[in-house]
Amino acid sequence: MPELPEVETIKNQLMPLVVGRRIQSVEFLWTKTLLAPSIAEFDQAIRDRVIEGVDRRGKYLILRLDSANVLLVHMRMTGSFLVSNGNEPPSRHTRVVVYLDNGLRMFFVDPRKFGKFQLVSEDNSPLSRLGMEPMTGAFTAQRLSAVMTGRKIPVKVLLVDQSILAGIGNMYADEALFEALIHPLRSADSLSEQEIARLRGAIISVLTKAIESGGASVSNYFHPDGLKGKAQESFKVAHRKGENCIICRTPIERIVVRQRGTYFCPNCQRRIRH
DNA sequence: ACCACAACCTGGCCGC
DNA sequence: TGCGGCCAGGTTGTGG
Repeated sequence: MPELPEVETIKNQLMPLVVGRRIQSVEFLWTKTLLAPSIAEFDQAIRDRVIEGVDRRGKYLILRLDSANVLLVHMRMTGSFLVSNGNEPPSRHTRVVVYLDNGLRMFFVDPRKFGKFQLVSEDNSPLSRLGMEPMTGAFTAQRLSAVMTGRKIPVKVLLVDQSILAGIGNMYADEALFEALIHPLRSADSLSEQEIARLRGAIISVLTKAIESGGASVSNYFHPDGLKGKAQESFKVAHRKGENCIICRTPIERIVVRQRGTYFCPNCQRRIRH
């Protein structure tokens, strides 16, 4: 599922291909992919605009236009981009086609149809509701500690709350908690300062390594160039139920936390602090 | 503040 | 080989 490292990878790959290009038109093959405004208004507002930059905030991909608007794309579970310079027809799960002035087409491919496009003004966008960016200097142990104090929620739930930390999803939350040796059900306000510092370091390290390997490719996800990422190959607990922990050989367990599959090592990640 | 559950969707997997 | 049923999980919304 596209989380921060996957969206970062999409951003990096799209940037050299689309920045400076003028959008000729956008075609929605599944109209519900467009969240706002209406198709007619969107069409009017995006036609002939130049893509001035590609950015990322949390799990949102941001296309900056030569107007007061930005185009936000959220991949949700199965969204991905493919860029084509040929003339082949869109593949079966293509939901949106963006036609650029140099003949390139951007296909938004999304089997489960959860992904969303929206055109918003810069000062009134869902981005303002997002929390800290974990890959910036704003993400300090002190700030992490501040958002955890008084919170009784499981630390795993806090990590995937986009209004607290932007960009971490189910897989990377599990990976970071394993690297920090913290049980996912520990209450957020029970972590010591040392554990919080360790968790911050683990989050940065897990995300950095995933970005370096081009993000993860699970289920139907792939890159704009059609290739797949390799980050999932270095996952230590996520999606590895029953496999032996790389540290202590104990089988990885799977529990459900807030309706989400949660993987951890019951020996290395104790509920009682150690 | 915290939690549960439904909705949005389809492909893949399981058991029979 | 096929068919029904369930699971995967980001986000939003409702209601306890």
